[in-house]
Amino acid sequence: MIKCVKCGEVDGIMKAGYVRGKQRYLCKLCNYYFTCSEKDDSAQSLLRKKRHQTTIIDIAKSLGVSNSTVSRALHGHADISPDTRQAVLDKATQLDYQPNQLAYNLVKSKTNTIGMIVPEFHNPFFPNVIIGAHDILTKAGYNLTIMQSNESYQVEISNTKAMLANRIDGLLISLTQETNNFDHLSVFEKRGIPLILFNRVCEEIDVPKVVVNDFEASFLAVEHLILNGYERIAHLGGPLTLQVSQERLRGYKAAMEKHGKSIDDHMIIQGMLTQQKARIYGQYLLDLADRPDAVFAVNDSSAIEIMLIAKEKGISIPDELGVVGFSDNPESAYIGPGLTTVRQPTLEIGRTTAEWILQLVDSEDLNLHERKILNTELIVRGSSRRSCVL
Amino acid sequence: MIKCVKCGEVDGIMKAGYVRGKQRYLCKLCNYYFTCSEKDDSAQSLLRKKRHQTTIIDIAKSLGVSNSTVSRALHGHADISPDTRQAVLDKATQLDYQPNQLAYNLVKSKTNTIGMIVPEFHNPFFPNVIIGAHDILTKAGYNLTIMQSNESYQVEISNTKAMLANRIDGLLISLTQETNNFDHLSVFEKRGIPLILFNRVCEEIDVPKVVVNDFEASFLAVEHLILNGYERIAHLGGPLTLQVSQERLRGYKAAMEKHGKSIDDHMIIQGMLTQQKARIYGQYLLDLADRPDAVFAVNDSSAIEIMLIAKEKGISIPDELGVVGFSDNPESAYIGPGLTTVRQPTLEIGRTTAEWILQLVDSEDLNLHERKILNTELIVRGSSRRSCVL
DNA sequence: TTGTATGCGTTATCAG
DNA sequence: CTGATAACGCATACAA
Repeated sequence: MIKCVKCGEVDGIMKAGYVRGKQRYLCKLCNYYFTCSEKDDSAQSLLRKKRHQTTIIDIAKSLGVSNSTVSRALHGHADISPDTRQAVLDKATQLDYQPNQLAYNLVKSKTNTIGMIVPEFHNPFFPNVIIGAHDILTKAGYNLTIMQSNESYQVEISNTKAMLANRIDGLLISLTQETNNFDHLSVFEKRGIPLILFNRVCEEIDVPKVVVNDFEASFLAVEHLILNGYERIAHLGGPLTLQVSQERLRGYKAAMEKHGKSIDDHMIIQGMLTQQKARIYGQYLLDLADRPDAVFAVNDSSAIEIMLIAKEKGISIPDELGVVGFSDNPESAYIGPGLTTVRQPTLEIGRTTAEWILQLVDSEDLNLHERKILNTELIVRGSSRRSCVL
Repeated sequence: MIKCVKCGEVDGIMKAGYVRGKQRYLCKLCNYYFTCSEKDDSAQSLLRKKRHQTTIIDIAKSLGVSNSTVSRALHGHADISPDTRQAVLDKATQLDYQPNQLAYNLVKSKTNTIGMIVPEFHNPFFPNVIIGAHDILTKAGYNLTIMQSNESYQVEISNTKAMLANRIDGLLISLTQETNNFDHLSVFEKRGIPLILFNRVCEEIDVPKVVVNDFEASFLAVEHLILNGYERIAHLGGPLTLQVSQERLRGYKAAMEKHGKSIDDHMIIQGMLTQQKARIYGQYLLDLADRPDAVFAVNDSSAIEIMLIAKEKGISIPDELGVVGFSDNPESAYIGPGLTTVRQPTLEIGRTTAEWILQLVDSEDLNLHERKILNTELIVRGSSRRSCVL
């Protein structure tokens, strides 16, 4: 089809990239490069004509000053004559100038953006943390970019890469249940990008951490059950890869031991509690010959699943079965007879992480904080309050 | 001090900026630029060395090739010798190269980021929409930046400005209840940045919109109450500045009229339904002499507040009072005797808006869509199911 | 007080 | 297949 414009041959022609949207060819015979300028010029050029945005240079030109003058005027720098500044400002609004944050960021190598990676979005926990962090960051003039790892280590890695590529100024992260290698996080340390772990933390990496008193909370929750006369308390725990799960298990065991209750292994089930799993585990527990008379679940959705199963089986709550959850989801207040649960200070978690990251971003003092342990609150409702006992 | 490296003169030398951390000079006499590589390299370079990130140039240098070659190799462009490419790739991982998205974006004037502005974060509605949109966008290689207007017109304006400044490729927005001027949105049209409204939409601006069948849903909800034998049905509506509120009110009225029920103005209350307001309005309604025997509320939290008030007053649900809400919050399934409500396809709303914005971003065809009306589902629970009637 | 010249890290263009 | 070099839009050190 294509003939060499030099030697006229058609055999040795091969494609050689693009030039200005046009196909470029190389004639192997005479070793000559050329482009084929036929057709489709209209559509192409129309596409390329991307609306020009007003830049600092446009203002400078139309005012007959230099772009640095415009830049200074725009930023309220000192040493600018009031007249010039006013002129610039007027022109800017007149031309509807919008600063290009991208270019600014490139120059300053700073984005005024904090990143946040959360493992899931299904429980209200993380959205609430976001509300808290968002509040603080917005007031400080920072943006918040949120990503979701979806409980996948691989996705978490790609998220952190994206965060890195986008040059966020700091990262707030809650790990997935799969994460047991932390190289993707140490990169941030090497780069000098502040990093804070919250909720799903690990010990392998030395950065500030914000958590709640999981151990104590669980201890008190289980003790509460014991004080209400429950004897055989089962524990429906999260995956032991998570520190929160370990802590809550530890709290459970400590309370049981303190009160001289035996800890039966078959009364403890750990795992990722999807609704399906919660149902399976719950069925198993409630079908046991030595059925537990109480269950301490690691989250509210599982606790509620337990309650539903109990209702189906005609097991009365709280008389025949006590239930305690964790997190105080909205529905827990309403399900009959009310689910006793541990309320987490979600907003405060968000606010604290945000405040800390701001300090780190501004001060470069990376050793500022160690670990903040926020307090939870046991919300006692009907599911654990036995009328008959003390 | 400084001699021109070319003509040897010292008089015409003047500073001329920096090159890679070294002072650059210009000899006015022979018009020759050169850099002086002497002294103070330590302090200066240390300061500038602000944790230098590996760049494309570092790779090029250490490999003795040009940066364009590196760029091409990195992007898998054609016309690269396999050896070169492999060398570049190896070097890149060896030096732990992370592309600078900022610079990329600046050149391409494209950020691969979609912005989303939502009015609130307290109900699960918007978080769920986010889940849906996030899913689609992530798979398409886009980031999602979320901002929250907090029901404030002013904040919404500043949010849109920030989005503009950050050069997002497209915007998904749900308006605040205060928004009645739309200049901040038409800016996006002028700039050629795709924009999609969802849930909280308006007619003043001609862009694609994604909503649910509010009118029909409300109509069916109220008709459902009527068919269950309720006579005096009150409506607790949202602020009439919102189109959703208007539509739901319209649906309510249409159903009432169709079934020959009188529409009493004092049975209709519109406003921003904070929990406090919901309680005040609810008290008012249930204290009326001609107390309504059913309430159709514009959201679940208000409906639940009504149910709580009724319980306090000893009004039995559903026999003495029927209640229907909107949105199917998690707690609605659990509050006794279950709240009848309209389930919204939140994930699908998110997915649809995301898919549309991707099409707009890619195709430049801004007239692609008009308005998508997604279907809701009436979830009938105990709060409206009178045993005595048909 | 203002202008000049440079760099930030990439991609695209053009030339071999 | 590869290398120079010009954008991209802005901030800033220095010179004037």
